[in-house]
Amino acid sequence: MIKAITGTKDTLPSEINKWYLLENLVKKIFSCYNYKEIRTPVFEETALFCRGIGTSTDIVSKEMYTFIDRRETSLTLKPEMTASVVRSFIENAMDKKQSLNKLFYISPMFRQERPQAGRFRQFHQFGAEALGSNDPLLDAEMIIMAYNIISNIGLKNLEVKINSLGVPESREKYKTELRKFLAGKEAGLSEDSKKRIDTNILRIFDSKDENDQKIMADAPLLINHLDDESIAHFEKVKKVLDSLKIPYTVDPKLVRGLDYYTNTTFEIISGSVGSQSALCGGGRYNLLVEQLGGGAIPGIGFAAGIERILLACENENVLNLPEEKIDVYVVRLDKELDAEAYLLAESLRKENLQVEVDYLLRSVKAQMREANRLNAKYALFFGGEEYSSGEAVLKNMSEGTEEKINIKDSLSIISKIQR
RNA sequence: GUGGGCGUAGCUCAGUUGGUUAGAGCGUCUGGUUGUGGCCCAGAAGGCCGUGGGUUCAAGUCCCAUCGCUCACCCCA
Repeated sequence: MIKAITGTKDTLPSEINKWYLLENLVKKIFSCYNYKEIRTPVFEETALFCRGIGTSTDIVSKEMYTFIDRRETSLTLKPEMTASVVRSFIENAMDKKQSLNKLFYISPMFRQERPQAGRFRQFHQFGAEALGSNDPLLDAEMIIMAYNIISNIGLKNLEVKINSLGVPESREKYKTELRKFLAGKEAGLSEDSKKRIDTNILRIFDSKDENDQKIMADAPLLINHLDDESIAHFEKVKKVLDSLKIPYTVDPKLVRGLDYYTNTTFEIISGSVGSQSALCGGGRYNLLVEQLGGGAIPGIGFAAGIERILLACENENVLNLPEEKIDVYVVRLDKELDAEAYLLAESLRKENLQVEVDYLLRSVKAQMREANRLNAKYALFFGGEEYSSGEAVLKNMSEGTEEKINIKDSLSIISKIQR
C-alpha cells in the first residue's frame, strides 16, 4: 500500500470545516488592517533561501527539500514565506508603486525535520509582512493581529513574548561581551551549547539543559546593551501593547533563529500543545530587502502554524463546530423512477438547497437511514401513488410530520424548506 | 541525525505462564411484512495479528532485523 510521505498528512472532509473557519477568520482580520493577500510559487531558486534565511541556520543547512531540475537549476520547496514575499516585492517593484506594502498569505511550507507533535514536513502557515516603514506602530500591529486571530478562535492558554535584538552594531558588541562572560565556563556547557558559542551564541539562552540555564542565569543580557534608538523603538511598541491591554511579557532570552531579524522579535506560545509550543513567531527585518538585492527598505512580519493552532484547539476543546446538515434527502419509492428522482433533486439544487439522493438503488428503509445519517432536515418521498397525481410527500425529519406537496411547484417546496 | 514508546478488523482496543477454526465495542451493510429514519432486536461482511527471518512439536504471544507510527532532543510555525 502506498502511504502519504512521512511528516505529511491528509486533511479529510471531517476536519476541513475547521480549516475553513480559521482561514476565513485570518482573511477577515487581515482585511480589517488592510493587508492584501499574496500567493507565491511553492518552489524557488535555492539561492533565495540561502541568502534570505542564512546558510548557517538549521533550516538552510539541513532541512530544505532541494532538488535539481532538468536544466540543472537548484530549486527548493519553500521552507518559509518571508524570503519569497521579499523576492516578489523586489521583482514586482512594489515599493515604486506605493511606499508601504501590507501583505498576508496562507500557504504550505516544507521542511525535512523529524515529525513530532505539532511539527510536520509539509505544514501550513498564515502570516503577514509589512514592507516600507520602520514605525514601531507596525511592530505592535503585527503582534496585535496575530494575537487577535489566535485568541479570537477561542484559545486561552497563551503567552505573548517580546524582545528586541537591536541593530547589528550593538548586537556584535554585546556578543563579544557574552563571549568574555563565557570564557572559562565552556566546560560546564552542554555539547550543543559548546557548538553554539561559534555558530549562534545567543541561542545558548534557549537551551533546555539545566546546567546551561544555571550558567546563563548570570549572563549579561542583550536588552541591556541596546543602542538608544532601539530602546526608544522598543518602548513605543510596548506602550501601544499596554494601551490595548495585550498581555505580553518581555523575555530577554527570546532569540529567534533566523539571521534576518533586527529590533523587535516576538512569539505567541501555547501551553496546550506539546514541546513545539510556538504558535506564532515574527519580528522586524530591516536589512533583508537590501540583502536580497532591493533597496534599503525596512520590513516586519510574522508567521503562524495552522496545524499547531488546530492542535491547541483540539487540546483545549474549543472550535467545536455544529453537526453538518443537508436540506433535503430525496427518497425514491420506485426503482424505475430513479432518473426522475434525480431530476427533482437537481431542480432543488438549482435553488441553492443542499440535496442528496440515493445512487445505490437501496430500499426505502436504507434510504431513510442514510437521510438520518446525513442529518437531513427534510425527506422528500418521490414515486408511488402520489406520483401519478403529480404529488410527493415532504417529511420534516425532526418533527416527524408529513404533508403532500405538488412536485411541479418547486417554489412551494422551497418556501416550506427555507422557513 | 540521536533516544524512548507502540504496530491485532474502517476506528478504539482485548487476547491470560507460547497450545485448537483470533475476539469485543463502535462504525458499515441487510433484515425485523407490502412505501419511512433516530432507540431496540437479529444477522452479515470485514484481519497474510506491519514485513522478513529465527527458536519451538506449536508463535498474535519469545528473539533478531526491517519498515511504519508516535513522543522527545536539535531546531522551528
